[in-house]
Amino acid sequence: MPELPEVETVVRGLAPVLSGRRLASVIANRPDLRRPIPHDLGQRLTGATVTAVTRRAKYGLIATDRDDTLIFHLGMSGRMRLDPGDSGPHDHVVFTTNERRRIVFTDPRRFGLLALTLTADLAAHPLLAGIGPEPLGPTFTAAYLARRCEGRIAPIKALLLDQRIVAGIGNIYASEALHRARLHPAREGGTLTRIEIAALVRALRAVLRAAIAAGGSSLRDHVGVDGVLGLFQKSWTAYGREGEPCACGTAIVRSVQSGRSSFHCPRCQT
DNA sequence: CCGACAACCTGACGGC
DNA sequence: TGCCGTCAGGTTGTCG
Repeated sequence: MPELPEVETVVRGLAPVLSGRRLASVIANRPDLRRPIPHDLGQRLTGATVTAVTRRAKYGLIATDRDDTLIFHLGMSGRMRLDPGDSGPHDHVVFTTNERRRIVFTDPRRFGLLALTLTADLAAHPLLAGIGPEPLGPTFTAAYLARRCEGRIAPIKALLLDQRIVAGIGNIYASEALHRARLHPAREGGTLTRIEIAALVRALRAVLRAAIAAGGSSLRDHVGVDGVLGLFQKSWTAYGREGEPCACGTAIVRSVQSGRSSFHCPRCQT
């Protein structure tokens, strides 16, 4: 469940439970996810007080007063569950606070990851160092995106999915933003006009903001740490709507680009 | 630089 | 009911 709006929803759910609280225990139930879970995870985090819970791209960041930052990524199926009433075979890491709140990292497919770094080294961490600007931040401008698209023959959808160009966009919101901006997902990046780029930047921001306000999108999993489903999938205008009508009445078409489903309106998007 | 593809894993779903 | 193929929100590496 994890593109930028879903991770933002998780971070906002975790912050009030973790910020200013001491971690009473941090227990990993298995040694690895997509990569090894840091062997000193429990040792470095237990007893530490959380100073901030934030997000960069699709990564959640939990900083402590011991100058460590825990980096987490939810992969495809990862969730952070708050005080879950049940447990299962995919509950990989359990955090318990001094207030006895339990946060369980659950991830059936194990495409997620946990990493630890000194907070001072966070920006230089290999997972984060090459990542592009936040799409809701001040440096993600039409001028910037135009420069990154210049001369590129790759499809614009592929460029949007490239985390080095812009952070946090995934398959759903790439399709949604392109639909909103009336741009065909297969358009070569370098052929976009300045007007089109500006529309795309506005569309990305609008879609992401609306999705965050709705608590993200839920396919089959819960999004919020409290188990509350995100609602934004009800607002999808293109993604997952093959054969259903666009606002213009034309049926949405599904295609495959670089091995991933793409959805667009053949009439509106050019 | 480019795109296609496979790999990493499990689960859900539709068709037969 | 069960088996099988297909698909899924991501990332990373290889190959041509």
